[in-house]
Amino acid sequence: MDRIRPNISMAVIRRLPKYYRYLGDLMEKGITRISSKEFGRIMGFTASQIRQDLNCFGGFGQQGYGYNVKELREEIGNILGLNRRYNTIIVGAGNLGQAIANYSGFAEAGFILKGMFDINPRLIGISIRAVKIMDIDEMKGFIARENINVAIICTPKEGAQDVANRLVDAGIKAIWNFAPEDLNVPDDVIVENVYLSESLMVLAYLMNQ
Amino acid sequence: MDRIRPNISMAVIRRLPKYYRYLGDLMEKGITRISSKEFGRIMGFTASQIRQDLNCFGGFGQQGYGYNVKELREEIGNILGLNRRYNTIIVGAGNLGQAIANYSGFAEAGFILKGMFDINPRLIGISIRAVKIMDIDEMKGFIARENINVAIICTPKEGAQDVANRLVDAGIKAIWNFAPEDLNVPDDVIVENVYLSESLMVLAYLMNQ
DNA sequence: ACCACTTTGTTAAATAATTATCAATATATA
DNA sequence: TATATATTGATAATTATTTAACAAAGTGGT
Repeated sequence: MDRIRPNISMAVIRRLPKYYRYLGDLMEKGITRISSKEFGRIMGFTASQIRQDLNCFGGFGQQGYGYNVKELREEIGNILGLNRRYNTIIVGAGNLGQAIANYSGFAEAGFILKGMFDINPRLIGISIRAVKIMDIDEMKGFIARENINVAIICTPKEGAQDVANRLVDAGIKAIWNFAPEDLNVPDDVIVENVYLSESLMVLAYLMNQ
Repeated sequence: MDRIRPNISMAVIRRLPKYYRYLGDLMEKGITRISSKEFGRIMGFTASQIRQDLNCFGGFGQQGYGYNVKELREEIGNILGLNRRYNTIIVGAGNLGQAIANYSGFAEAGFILKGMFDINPRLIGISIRAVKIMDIDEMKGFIARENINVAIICTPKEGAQDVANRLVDAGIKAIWNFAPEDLNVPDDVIVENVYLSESLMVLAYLMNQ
C-alpha cells in the first residue's frame, strides 16, 4: 500500500504537521486546489521544498493542476498516523499534566486519554474531564488492562527517569516527555521531547541580539 | 565586551540551552572540569560539534585541560541572556495559561510574571500565584505602566492573531506563542513558537515506522 | 626542567538539506 | 483539436551543517 520510505529525514517529518495544518486552513476557506508555488508563498517555504518534501511520500500532485487540498491533507494525515487511535495516560497530574488533559489538540491527533497517575495523595481520586487520577503503583496493571500505547510524562525533572523506567517495564513504546531531562530508554522506545525552558531560553537569546 | 558574533546558525543556538542544562547537572555532581570528548559522550554529541559550537562564542576551553564547568555554564547563561530579567504577561488564562503561570522553569530563565489577561469574565479577577487575571482591554495600559518586555500567548488558535496585533500595537517585541497558528508580526518582533500538536503528530508518525 | 599525554581551536573534508532548473505532462482556451 | 500556459517530479547545483584531522599549547608526573 505505502511506497517504501527509505530514510526520510527528521527535517522533512517535522514539517509534515505544518503542511497538515495549513491544508486544514485552506479547506476551511473552501480552497480545493493549490500549486506548490502558492502553497509555498502562504507557508513561507520555497515551492521547491514543498515538492521535494511531498515527493518523499508519493506523487500527490498533477502537472499543470497542482495538488488537491482535501486529498493531500488526508494523505499527510495518514502518513502522520492520525487515522489511528492511541490509548494514552498522563503521568504527573500537576498543573501541566492537568492542562494537557484539558488540551483539545490532543484528541484531534487521535490520542485518547484513558487515565492519569500521580504520587501525591491529594490528587489521587479526583477526576479531570471524567478521567481519574490514580496512584502510580496501579499504573502497570492499568497499562496492560486498558491496552495503553502512549504515556505523557509531566513530572518534575527528578521523577522523570524513574517514571520512564516503570513505563518501559510496563511495555510502553512511545513517550511524550515534558520533563526537562533526556530520558534513557531502550532503542525500540520512542521519546518525543517538549523542552519548554529550552524554547524560552532561545527567546531570551533572540531578544538580546 | 562580547566578541562580534557574525551570523550564528539557529542550529547552534538551539543547542545552547541543552549545554546549559547538562553543565548544571555536572555542577550538581560536583564535577568541575570536562573535556569535549567526555561532554560529548554524556550529551550524545561529537566532541567536534561541542568545540565547534562553543567556539562560535569564544575560546572557553584550555588545551590539555578542557572546560571549567562553572565558568562555561555562566558564559552560556550570559550568551542566552539568563542574567537579565524579563517582565512578562500571559494572555489567555485557561488551563494552559494557568499551567504556564505555575511553571517554575519560567522564573529560572529570568522571566517574571507580572500579569495575566483574558476575555472570559469568569476568570477576570481571580489570582494565580498572586498574579491577577485582568480584562484584556486593560492590557495596553498595563504593558506601558509595568514595563512589560515579553508576552506569552495561550489563547485558542482563533484569538491568537488578534492578540498578537494588540501586543505589537502596545510595543511588545517578544512573544512566546502556544497557539497553533503562525503569527504575522513586524520584522522587529521576535516570536518563539511551541507547537504542541505538531510535536504530538511527530510522535504519532514515529510510532508507525 | 623535561617528556609523554591530553585537549583545544581551527581548518579541511564529508554529509545533509535546501534551492534551482528543466523535461514531461497536464490544463485551459480558442 | 491545436496551442499557449501552468505545474509537477526529478535531477543538479548550491548552501548549510556536521565530522574529521591536526598543529599548537597546556597538563601532570618524574
